[in-house]
Amino acid sequence: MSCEKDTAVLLREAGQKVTPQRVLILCAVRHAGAHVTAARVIDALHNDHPYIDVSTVYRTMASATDLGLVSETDMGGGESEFEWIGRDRHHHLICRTCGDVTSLDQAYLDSLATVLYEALGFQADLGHFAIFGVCKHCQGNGQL
Amino acid sequence: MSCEKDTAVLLREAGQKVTPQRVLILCAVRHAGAHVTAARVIDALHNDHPYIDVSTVYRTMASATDLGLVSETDMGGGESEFEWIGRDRHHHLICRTCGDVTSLDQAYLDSLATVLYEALGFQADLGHFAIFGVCKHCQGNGQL
DNA sequence: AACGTTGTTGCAACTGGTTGCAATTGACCG
DNA sequence: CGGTCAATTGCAACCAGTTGCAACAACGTT
Repeated sequence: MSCEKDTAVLLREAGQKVTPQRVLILCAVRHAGAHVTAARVIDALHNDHPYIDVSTVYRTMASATDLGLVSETDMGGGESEFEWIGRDRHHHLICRTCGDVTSLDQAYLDSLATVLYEALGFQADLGHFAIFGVCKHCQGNGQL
Repeated sequence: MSCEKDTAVLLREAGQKVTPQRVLILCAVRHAGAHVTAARVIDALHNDHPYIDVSTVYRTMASATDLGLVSETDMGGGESEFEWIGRDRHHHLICRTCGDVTSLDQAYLDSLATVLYEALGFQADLGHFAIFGVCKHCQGNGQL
């Protein structure tokens, strides 16, 4: 759990108060190493810290998202999915047919961001997209 | 209200049952000529048709979205915004600072779709995006 | 025109997520 | 180390949206 100190530093640098709840929540997301829902985070912390409220989780996620520490994505499953943002910013391709989720490198969207900036002066914040469609495999199967 | 017949035809062609509720709801969206929330649709219909349920609106929107008649966008305001899709498919650039919403032509995303298809074989369904960022004007103001 | 099938509606209960508020706690300062 | 103040927490009420279900209505058939 060496990330706790590290996370505390990140919070402090961002001018946020370092509370145990925040550190715990963010560490949980960080350790998960994949998408987690708010409910999953609460479950994970429930053993040791029974009374962390859902609202705290959501508020922590919101501020962490603003800071660029965490991404929030609607994967189409009713619940928001949170993910720790490491060095590799990425996006997701979600197949409507088989439900498969593939990572998509940030580079693919960089060109879009460049075009938007050059043509319109709009500085797009392409944080974390979920792009729906049909994957290669499922196209072959002729399903829709 | 000539669109009612037209809407009915669209539904029938898509193999959907033509119910008064659907026609009313879709015509309301179509006439709005801009984004509308589910609540707005209900309000608009409430005078003449007091007991159209929210769930019906959402279900109608969901199927219409699948058919490509309507787009659903989360503009970041808590409520989903629905919009009739005419000939001109478009997206939205939303400024985080001033809240201004600009239309973005589909063409800008076509190239992304092309790249995704050629590189990964993924047939992206870039239905209707809301892209957040900072607009030209607000960048000049140095705000964030 | 009446019938049966099948999809749709309205309702009510529920879920995920947000918000207002009083109590608490972390950060800063002397 | 103790006091002050603003930010944060937990709670409870609330809001948007979804779902299960029984009643119902649209469409194809006869």
